[in-house]
Parts: sequence; C-alpha cells; structure tokens
Amino acid sequence: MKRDEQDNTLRDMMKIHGLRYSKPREAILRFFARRDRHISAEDLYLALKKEGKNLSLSTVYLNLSVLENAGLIREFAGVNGEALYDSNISPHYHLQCKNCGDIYDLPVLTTEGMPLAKLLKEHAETTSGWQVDEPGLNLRGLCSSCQAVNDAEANRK
Amino acid sequence: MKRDEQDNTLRDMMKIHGLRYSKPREAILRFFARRDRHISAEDLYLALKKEGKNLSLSTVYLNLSVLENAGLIREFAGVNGEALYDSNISPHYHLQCKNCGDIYDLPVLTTEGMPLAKLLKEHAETTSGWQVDEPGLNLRGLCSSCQAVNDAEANRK
DNA sequence: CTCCCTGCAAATCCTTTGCATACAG
DNA sequence: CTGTATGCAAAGGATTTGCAGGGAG
Repeated sequence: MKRDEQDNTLRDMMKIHGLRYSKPREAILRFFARRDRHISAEDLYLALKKEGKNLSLSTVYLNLSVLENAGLIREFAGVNGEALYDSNISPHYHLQCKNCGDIYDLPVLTTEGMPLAKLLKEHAETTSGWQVDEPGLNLRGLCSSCQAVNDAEANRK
Repeated sequence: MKRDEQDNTLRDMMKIHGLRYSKPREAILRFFARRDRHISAEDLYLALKKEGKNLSLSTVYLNLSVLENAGLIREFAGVNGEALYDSNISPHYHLQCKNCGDIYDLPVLTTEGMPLAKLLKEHAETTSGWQVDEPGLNLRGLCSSCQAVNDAEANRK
C-alpha cells in the first residue's frame, strides 16, 4: 500500500467514526495499524517520540480515550493498575506476567455453549437484579521465563 | 463477649499469624470484626478517626497490606481502580455499581463441577503454559436504584 | 536490647484539567 | 467562522517512602 493511500484509509476511518482529522490522531492510529498492541499511554508517547512524532503526553491520553469511545481500540487494566490499550477489538482475554509485564492473549473459553464472560454476566444479573457489564477477563500469572528465574532464586536459598 | 476477652482473641489472632501487637493493628482488626467489609484505606482511616482512634493514614495502608499478606483480609480493585478490602475471605465474587459504588457479593458460580474461577485458571494455564493465579472475579454494573435514575434521565431528554 | 511499628511529610505514579493558541470542517 | 484539538504546566488522587522516635517481645 502506498503512503498516501494509507493516509486516506486512516482519514476515512476517522470520518466514519465521527472523528475529526489531526496529525497526532493519525500518528496514533498509524501506530496501532502497524505495531504493538497492548501499550500504555506513556509507552505510546515514547514510541511516537522515537519516530519523530512530538505530540504531548496529554494529547496521547486524550486520543486514547477518544479512540476507545469510538470503539477503535479497547482499554484494559494492567497488573499495576495502569491503563493499557489494545487495537485488537475482537473478543479475547488477557493474561499478564506479574514479573515482566508480558501479555498473552487467551482465546475465549466457551462452556455450556456460551462464552464464559457472558455466563458470568447472566449469573450476576440473575443473582443480583442489577444491570451488569460483560466483564473483561484479565488474568495474571508468571510467564515461563519468569517462573524459571523464580525457581532458580528459590534453590539458591 | 466481654471487652477484654475480645482483646485477647485479637491478640491471639495476631500472634497465630505471626504479627506483632500494636494499638493501630488492634483497632483495624476490631473494626473488621464488627463493621463494614468492602472499605478503602481512606474510608477506614476516617471511620477510625470518628471512633477517636487517631492512627495515621500511612499506618492504615501499611496494616492493610500486612493483614492481607497474613491472609486475614482480601484486597480487590474497585471500579475506579482504588484498592478495597474485604474481611470476608471465603470465596465469592464482587459486583460494584459504577454509579454509587455499592457492592454486592455474588456467590461462586460452578460449571462442569468446578468453580468458574478455577475453570478459567486451568484454561489459561493449558493454553499459555504460564503459571496463572486464580482470578478474583470483579464485575461492574448498575444497581437497581441507579438504573432507575438513569432511566428517568433518559426520558427527560 | 533489638527490631518492628508508628506518625509525619515529602515523594511518586498515573491521569486529568485549565487555558491560550492552532487548525479542521 | 465555529468548535474542537493541541501543548504546556499545573493539579489531582491514591499509595509509598524516608526518617526519627516509641514500644513490643
């Protein structure tokens, strides 16, 4: 795809979603179209800075929230409570390593012919009478390499 | 139960869990023994202050984390990311109202003869090869009264 | 007597806000 | 033109940390 064709694609995408065009917004969308998903506002800011895009950190925060409201990206909470953003909006769960922060995408688990998250939501609504959001399932654990490090430390003691 | 009997019970509880006795620690344990579960560090600090117990906020933070490590209370994340503490350590899920913050305790849902959280954990471990924590399932939604308020606002427009 | 606990204030982290200016539609 | 987006710096809330003094075991 040629450069200006992609520009037009991104412009169109913004227009379709009722968003005004701006250079920072384009830079962020372009980033997500090409690179890492699962990034924090600060890391995105730094990554864009490295590419020579000097938008301000508050603009990054603003646009991440704008893009999330438009349904173009998804927000979820990292192990230390920071907001992370994912450009893959198809349903999946997140598993994050408590030690190194690495993220693993878990496929949806279906039980009794229904995605687990939906099952949970219905259980909660039936039990409580509340109106319940479908939960994002964010798990934490230790990735294989951090487990190895932990085990080695345990042996040393 | 007489006053000094309860004091001894609390002292014993601390000793059993390898905790040193201190007045602030006693005040916090006594609070959880008698009153609200589901409280934040700040609210606990204010509640104790009202009772005439003037411990510092940092002491409250410290002791909540100490008590959690000892397994006497459980920490979970509120809708705005704040840490909440629950003195009910038996297994259950939390459902919190996004609007008023009210918390509902959901009983554990069992599917295929297994608690949902365990099912999730095993799914995650099998899929990823990581070592996964059993997830605390914290849902959010709107309680009945906040739903009513929302509906009324929607009609007004 | 030693180590853990406390209180206070300052520090830190992540995120939001206020405001004047710039730019898209 | 009108309204939204930007950059900067300052504010904000929640939690942690450094340090000197106090109390438990």
